[in-house]
Amino acid sequence: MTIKDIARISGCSVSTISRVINDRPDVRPETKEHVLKVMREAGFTPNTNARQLKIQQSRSLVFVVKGARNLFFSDFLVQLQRAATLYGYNGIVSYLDENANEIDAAEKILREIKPKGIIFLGGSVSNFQNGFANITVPSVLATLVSNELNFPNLSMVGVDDRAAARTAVAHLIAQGHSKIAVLGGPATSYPSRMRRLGAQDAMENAGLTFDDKLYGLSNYDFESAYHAMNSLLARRAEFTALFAMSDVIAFGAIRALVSAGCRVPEDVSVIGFDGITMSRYCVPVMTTIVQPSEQIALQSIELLVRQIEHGAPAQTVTLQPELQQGESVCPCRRRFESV
Amino acid sequence: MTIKDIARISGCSVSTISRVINDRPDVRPETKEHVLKVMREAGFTPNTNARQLKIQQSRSLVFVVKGARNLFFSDFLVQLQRAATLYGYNGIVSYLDENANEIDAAEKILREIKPKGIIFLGGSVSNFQNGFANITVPSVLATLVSNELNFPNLSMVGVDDRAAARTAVAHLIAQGHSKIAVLGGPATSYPSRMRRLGAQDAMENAGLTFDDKLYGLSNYDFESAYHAMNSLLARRAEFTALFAMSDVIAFGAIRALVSAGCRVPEDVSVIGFDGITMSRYCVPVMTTIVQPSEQIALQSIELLVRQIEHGAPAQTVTLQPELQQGESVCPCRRRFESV
DNA sequence: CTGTTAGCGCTTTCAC
DNA sequence: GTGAAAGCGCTAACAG
Repeated sequence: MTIKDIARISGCSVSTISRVINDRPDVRPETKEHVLKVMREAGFTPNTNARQLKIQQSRSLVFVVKGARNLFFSDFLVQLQRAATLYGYNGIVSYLDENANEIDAAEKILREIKPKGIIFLGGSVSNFQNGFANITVPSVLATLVSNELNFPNLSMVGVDDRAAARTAVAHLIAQGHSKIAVLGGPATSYPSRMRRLGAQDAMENAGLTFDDKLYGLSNYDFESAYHAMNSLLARRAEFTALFAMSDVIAFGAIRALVSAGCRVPEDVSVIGFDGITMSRYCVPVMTTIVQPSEQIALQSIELLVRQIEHGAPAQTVTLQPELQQGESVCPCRRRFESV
Repeated sequence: MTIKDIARISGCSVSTISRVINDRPDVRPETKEHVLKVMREAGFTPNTNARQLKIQQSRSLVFVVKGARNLFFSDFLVQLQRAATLYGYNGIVSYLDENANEIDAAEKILREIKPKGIIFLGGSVSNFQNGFANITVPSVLATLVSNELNFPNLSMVGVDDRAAARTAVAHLIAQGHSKIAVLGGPATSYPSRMRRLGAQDAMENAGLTFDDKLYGLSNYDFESAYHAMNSLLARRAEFTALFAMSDVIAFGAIRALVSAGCRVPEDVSVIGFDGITMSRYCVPVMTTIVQPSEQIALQSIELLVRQIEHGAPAQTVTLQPELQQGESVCPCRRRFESV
């Protein structure tokens, strides 16, 4: 079933059919109506390949996800898909390993799929600095805002990681905690670095010093967090509170704490980051910094579409996270001899 | 940059280039080498649209996911993606609403993307009975095995839901529980129906009767489970154990139980289903029936590829689930006056 | 082994 | 308003 068949059946030419398909104004309403009817009855769908071969571009957006095990991204992807559909685009997800190069991957995708735009979920600032200049399609870096990145076709949407982390740690300090462990990614990860700086800010503001020995390196998955916390415990690190750079990390860490006989929050208070659905249903309910994922998704798509359709310039949008007061943080009850 | 340019630069014809691209044997090794070099230097990638327009099919598989909020599927998708890549296919994910018709969606996708095969994650048996006959591409229904479905191009891979549920409930009974609540989907959902029957089997084998009042209707997401358990509690249902038809449901239910002042497992034992990553890191560690998701993913792709490339007939593969002994089940300590 | 050539289904000038 | 016809980049006979 091709456009030719429809032309034959409806008694007009292929160009007319094409015009109807593309909703061009220069077709007589009755003709259009008739053609539409024939198409419907024949169950005809235009061949995407032929169309794209001709016009040299698709109606799709690609979502490049770095870190498939990160539950926050799973939650987020669903929202992105929905928003894309809303704007008449179809989203294609490309999962990348946590340590893959997202720019290389994007270049490959660009050649193969020719999407109209790309949304990166997470990514490494240095990879962008090194290679993004070669990418010319409208793009959005979601859940990450960095002033070290400045490309005319790269919008950024996310929360201010540093400020958010500051809020998180300040909350712990307000509860009387002064020995605060932090679990998160390496300095090469921009959000991790910012969140760490934010934690540091909060401590310094309170006259405390950030103790490197209380920093545990973890990927954004359960298992890694579990091990990171175990290492911290094995080192006999002393702390009454934990700032985890994601809910998933917090969750894995809590498991390790409980296994070691620590109660949460009685012995160790824990604050997470992200506000994934699970954080509201776990025991104890997670005290966490909630990223407005729905807004981030919507904004990302909106900016992208505006860049694509109206050539709008790239923008940076910083959204406000919110503190979710759960049950995993309580006032500090313990004092250590040594300061 | 097209195949023609490469032909010009390398000094041979387009067909030779095409042969090289498709790794055909009838090209002189030196020629091939040379062409490959030219392609590399020119940074050439074949145009997928042109190729697919010509050969009338793609090298992609579509994964139709019904129930985007089901964490089990998120875990599973990553594995599917990996397996697909392993076989040289690229997987495209299509998220569907929990109550969408997956067959209609598949037909649309088929026309638009022309994938070589489809893998359905979850689905409704009756939808398949009504409409799958129209679908002729190789397909696999993953995580669901039903003898009510018999199509020459539809393989099924999953666990025996009924037997698995029987194991789960038998485990509770072995711990002395006799008042067992069950949380799961409606009878229209095949896995839910089978799991319910399995639960019933186990009870009857033990001389107990399945109490409909102890059945709570829930979707496969946290929120729904939370509410379902609350309804059960509001009705003052008496039970010492819960069989949840998924870990996500178990998780949401536990949250509701704890909020109501019940301890898990001391007051209520809980057994889940699926064995998602989270189940191993939560507190208490979930006692659950682990579906071998990696195997299911691999088998699904393997069967599909075999159907696609060798015209192999559809097969039904039943894999063995495993009981993960966690901490959410303990011996029954409570007796009720009334029997 | 390699080259020539006719389309795949669609869009888009350019005529009418 | 509508139609005829020239490709988009590639594959696959077919011919050599």
